[in-house]
Amino acid sequence: MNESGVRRRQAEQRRLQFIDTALAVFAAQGFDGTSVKDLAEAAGATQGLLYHYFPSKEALLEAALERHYFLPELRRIAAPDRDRPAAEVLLELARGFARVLDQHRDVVQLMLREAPSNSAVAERLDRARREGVRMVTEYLASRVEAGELRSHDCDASARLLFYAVLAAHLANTPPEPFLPSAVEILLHGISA
Amino acid sequence: MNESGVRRRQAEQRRLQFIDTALAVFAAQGFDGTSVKDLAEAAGATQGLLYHYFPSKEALLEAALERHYFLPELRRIAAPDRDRPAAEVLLELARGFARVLDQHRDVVQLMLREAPSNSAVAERLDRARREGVRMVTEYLASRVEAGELRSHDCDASARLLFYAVLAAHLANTPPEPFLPSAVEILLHGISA
Amino acid sequence: MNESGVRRRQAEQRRLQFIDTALAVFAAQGFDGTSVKDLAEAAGATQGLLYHYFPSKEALLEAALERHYFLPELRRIAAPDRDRPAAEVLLELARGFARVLDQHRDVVQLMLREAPSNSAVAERLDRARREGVRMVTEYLASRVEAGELRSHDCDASARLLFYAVLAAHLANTPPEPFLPSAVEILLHGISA
Amino acid sequence: MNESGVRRRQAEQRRLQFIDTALAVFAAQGFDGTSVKDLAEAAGATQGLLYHYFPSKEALLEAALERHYFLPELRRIAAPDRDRPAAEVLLELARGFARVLDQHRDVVQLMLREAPSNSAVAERLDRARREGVRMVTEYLASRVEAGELRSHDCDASARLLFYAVLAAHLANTPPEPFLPSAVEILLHGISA
DNA sequence: GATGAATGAGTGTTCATTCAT
DNA sequence: AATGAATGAACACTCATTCAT
Repeated sequence: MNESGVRRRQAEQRRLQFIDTALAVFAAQGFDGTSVKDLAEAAGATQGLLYHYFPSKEALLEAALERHYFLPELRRIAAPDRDRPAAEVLLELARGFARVLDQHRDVVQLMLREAPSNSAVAERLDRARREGVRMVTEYLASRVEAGELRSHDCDASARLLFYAVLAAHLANTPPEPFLPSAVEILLHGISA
Repeated sequence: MNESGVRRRQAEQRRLQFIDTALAVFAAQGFDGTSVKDLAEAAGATQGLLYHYFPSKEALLEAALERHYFLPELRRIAAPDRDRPAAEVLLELARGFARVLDQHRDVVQLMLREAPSNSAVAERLDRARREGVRMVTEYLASRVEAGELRSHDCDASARLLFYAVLAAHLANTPPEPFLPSAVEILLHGISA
Repeated sequence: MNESGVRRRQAEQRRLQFIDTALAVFAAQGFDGTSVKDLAEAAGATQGLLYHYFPSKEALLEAALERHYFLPELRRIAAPDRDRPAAEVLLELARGFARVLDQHRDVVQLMLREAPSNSAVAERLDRARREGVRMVTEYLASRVEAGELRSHDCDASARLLFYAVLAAHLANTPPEPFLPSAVEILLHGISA
Repeated sequence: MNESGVRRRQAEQRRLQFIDTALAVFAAQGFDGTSVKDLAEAAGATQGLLYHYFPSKEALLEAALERHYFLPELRRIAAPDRDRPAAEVLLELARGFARVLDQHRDVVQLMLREAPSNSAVAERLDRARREGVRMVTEYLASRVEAGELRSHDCDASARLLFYAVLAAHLANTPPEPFLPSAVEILLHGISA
């Protein structure tokens, strides 16, 4: 009655292999541009087996998005110590964002591609964006209160930073020397 | 004959109708998510007729991208009079970019979606981005020379502006009050 | 704009060919035992063309049942002149039923097969049965009133007749000499 | 060992559970309309286990038909004491047939559905029919000899009785008051 | 005895495209 | 210019069956 642990572990690894290869293929070809045959071949398995693990192509997409979701990582990075000066923190923040995006290049690309025709994806993407911006905004506001930064529209400066990193990622702009320069300009623009 | 002229005009209008409805459908559903049946129905025509005007689905995509390409408009906007002060020009630039993106929402979305799997699209997109950034960079450099702006990495400030507008567009962030605030911060950061 | 009549007629003939060959195959193999490939091959066409004419396999089944429905014929036969004596009429009725069943052997078989899993079919079948029995019942009642037959449960005698023909058909019992004998017994059983 | 006896009994019960649930599912959905998954789920087991007990889906069908075959019961009912009068016996016979069909509703339905595409089933069905008719025919013939019934085509009267019960069953006609009325008419028609 | 991973052929259906009319 | 019949390959998904554990 009790399945041997080995089998279960192997099965779980299969599942993950399906998910991980699917993510790469989906990112490269788009959801609709990817056939189940593509997905099975990429995972080195048969189509039938794919359906043993996932009820549909759509479910495999969702599993991939779930498994590679990066919001927690983004949260960790976007919550710096409010007592440390922006002059020190902002570049770290920018580089941290850039690193997360880079490490999750495939999910990011996939989400951006599918958002217009998949509202669940669109919502996830939006949440990540809003939360990232909000956390940076709050940090900047606390630095204004601390007297390090001048009083200004912190939401705008947060967006400037966040959007610059995001768009640079999309444009494949290398982070150096862009990020340090951008942060320098931004800091100059909002320092007290 | 006059008759043939009428016909030719009608035919051209059909072509344009195919192109324009195709653009909307492609943007909403993606190239691979759109069937020729979808395209024909959206244009109120039969599939056979579509193939009378375009040799393939791919060709219709290209025609749509061609007809709605916005690089010329972008160029006009990104080339301000170099003698006018940045304090006056930058907000105009930002709003101009935003307006172009907004007026060409469908092509923009389509290009961003298809770029990862269509290198021709990717190249067009890249060219627009590079050219836009370059022109702003050159304008800013001329303002540095004119003594209005401090000496700094103009490529970085140009990108900050351009990327902020682009990402705000993607995120559906309304341009007001974001753009004025962002420009104010940027200007503050690079003024002499 | 106006399609040539020839084309439309050819198309209609194709449709009918699909329907008629489908009926035969469905009757022989059952709905679930028949693949769309079977249906296309039987009609000498491709699967794609089948879907040009019918939206689904199910729709083809319905079209076949619709086109070969035999209720009208059954009605014509089951409504004899109420003034003619049963001694003359009953055998005609039995043979008429048998002939209709025989001429519509495939639909009958198909309906009987699919009725348990297709309620639309079950209802049609039931209607035919009820209507056939009712009409014979009414005729017999009028012969009772006319004094030719004794007073008895006419619904039962109508069913005896109808069911005997139906079951004989199903059992592939040849109508001769069964039907004349059966009618003779029945008549003897209900004569005044 | 006792242990092995227990196991064997449990195994046999599993087998029977597979068979009995399969019969119900097959009857409702038809052989081709039923997947092995359906069968396993209906039995509360896995597909693999089903194949431990039966070599194929087909074999499970055969086992079900075997186990629920009703010919022996039919024989018992169709062989009344030849010395008892038809006036007493015929209604018993009719009700007995009806009861057997009712108690074996699923097999009957299944056999009727599958007969056209499964000749083994068709033969079984035919045998039951022929044997039932033959036995009634012989009984009736003996009652003719005994002088209770008039000389007539006993095969026809036997069929009338048998087919009426069968068709009434198929049509879901309730046996009362149909059967008594039908038997009364029949008796009247063949009495000496 | 029982599980469920794995297969490969098959399912009904849709696809982009061609072509006679 | 326009139709829609026709094709054949591809699509997402299910099938009956096998087999290692």
